[in-house]
Amino acid sequence: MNKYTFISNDIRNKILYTKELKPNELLPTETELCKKYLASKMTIKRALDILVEEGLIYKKRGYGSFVKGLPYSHIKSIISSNKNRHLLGFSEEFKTKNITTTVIKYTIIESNDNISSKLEISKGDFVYYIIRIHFVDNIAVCLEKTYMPIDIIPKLKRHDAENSIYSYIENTLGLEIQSAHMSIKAIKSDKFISENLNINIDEPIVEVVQIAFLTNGNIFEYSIVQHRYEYYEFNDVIVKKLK
Amino acid sequence: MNKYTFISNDIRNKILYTKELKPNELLPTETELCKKYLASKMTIKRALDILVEEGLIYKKRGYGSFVKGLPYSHIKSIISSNKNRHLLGFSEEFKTKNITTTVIKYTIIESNDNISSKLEISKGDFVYYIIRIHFVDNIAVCLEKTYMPIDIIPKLKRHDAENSIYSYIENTLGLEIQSAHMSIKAIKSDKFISENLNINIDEPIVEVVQIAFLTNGNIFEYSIVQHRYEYYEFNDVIVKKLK
DNA sequence: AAGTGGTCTAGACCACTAC
DNA sequence: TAGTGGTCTAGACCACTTA
Repeated sequence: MNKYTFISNDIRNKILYTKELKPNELLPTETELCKKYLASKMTIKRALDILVEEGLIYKKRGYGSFVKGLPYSHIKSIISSNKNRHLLGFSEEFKTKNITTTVIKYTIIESNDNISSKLEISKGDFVYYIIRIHFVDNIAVCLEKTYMPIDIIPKLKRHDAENSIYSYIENTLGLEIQSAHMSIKAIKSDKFISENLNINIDEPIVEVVQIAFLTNGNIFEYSIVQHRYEYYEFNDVIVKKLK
Repeated sequence: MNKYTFISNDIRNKILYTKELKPNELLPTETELCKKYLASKMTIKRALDILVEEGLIYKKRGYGSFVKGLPYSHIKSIISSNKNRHLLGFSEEFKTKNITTTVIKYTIIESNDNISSKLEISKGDFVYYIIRIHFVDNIAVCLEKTYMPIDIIPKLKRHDAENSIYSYIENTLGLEIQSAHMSIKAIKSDKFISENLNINIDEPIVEVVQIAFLTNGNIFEYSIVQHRYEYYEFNDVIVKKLK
């Protein structure tokens, strides 16, 4: 493990679990942390900046660094930040619960204009077109449409889609997921969504559209996930950068 | 301006505007960039890492850095990332359009359990309770409830709420906004929302709950913004970190 | 083996805050 | 003025990729 990861983990623990560092408390200075962890200033700064990004601490130049005074409701979103969950796939996201997946469509189609522009492939290139319903504790919480180029994700079977496509990509193919560009908005449930999620037409739906990249730069997935509104929430921390 | 900001701005320009760097193209190596910008490796790395976070480039250790092959629809969300928009307030977010604000409630109340826990103040402490409707091109796009401790934001007037509270805080009070913790979900419009946004009951609404901090560590705002679903979209880029 | 990006250092200097 | 965090450097060494 990196030194800066070790240090930021250690300090995060002291804030969230051992409570050695309390809300609004001043952290040791960077110079003191250098001595304590036998690290250089750059390394300490990097470790602290991770915690700043997570929203756990804040810094005042010329003064020191503080533990944020955070309402408990916002700490829980830090502990299991769902920013990373979007890179894990559905099975990992809810692994403490009883989750199941039903594949209701598993086909290969020619990409149209929309699909090819999203996946950055040529019109007509073949893609998997998969529709799945995800259940948490036997409640249909979301409907997922996935498009993936068959060249990039070869030999995917219906069985893989029933379990975890992400696991197939990372464990079986040995590819690594690098990043995802997502957008979130609300829509009204249409007939297709309503039938599959067992809800009324026009109910609110949170639609998450995602384009996901492998570490080799390939776009491997364009997906549209439609969530029952009672079962989805997105949490984030926004930190203003210095100029 | 920082050197790393200058460098990342320069490279971002070459990707988005001058097209000197094209999608999927290999960037110069960090060593070459060191020479070009007369900078050290750490500074170049930091500049590139900003672009990685923005989702504009990706790196392959042992190989090089590439411009991402991005669908145009996702580039536009990078150009005006709405992550920072959440720290700007409403007036700044839509400054190219005709925006207006109506204050429909402007009071000072004693905080209850919920408000005091969100703002980290004592129950009973006085807070502004403000409700506003924001219009873009004369359409009521969202309803905003704001709670702010009067001790932290003194002497706010109705007039300030009609314009920009953020501007009052930063320009008049000279305080600086540091970060915000937000959550996004969908709800159904109730009677109050429907009357004020001029929509039907049970229409989808995107609800953004935000707790915002000043650079001095104070929580200055707990707000609930309810958006008409056709007029709100949240975009983000998620990048997997190394371990 | 050669070349890439990733980490880490020791130390210089700057910008800012408090007193 | 003293002390804090922010930037930047020059260079060492490591991890990884491609050939």
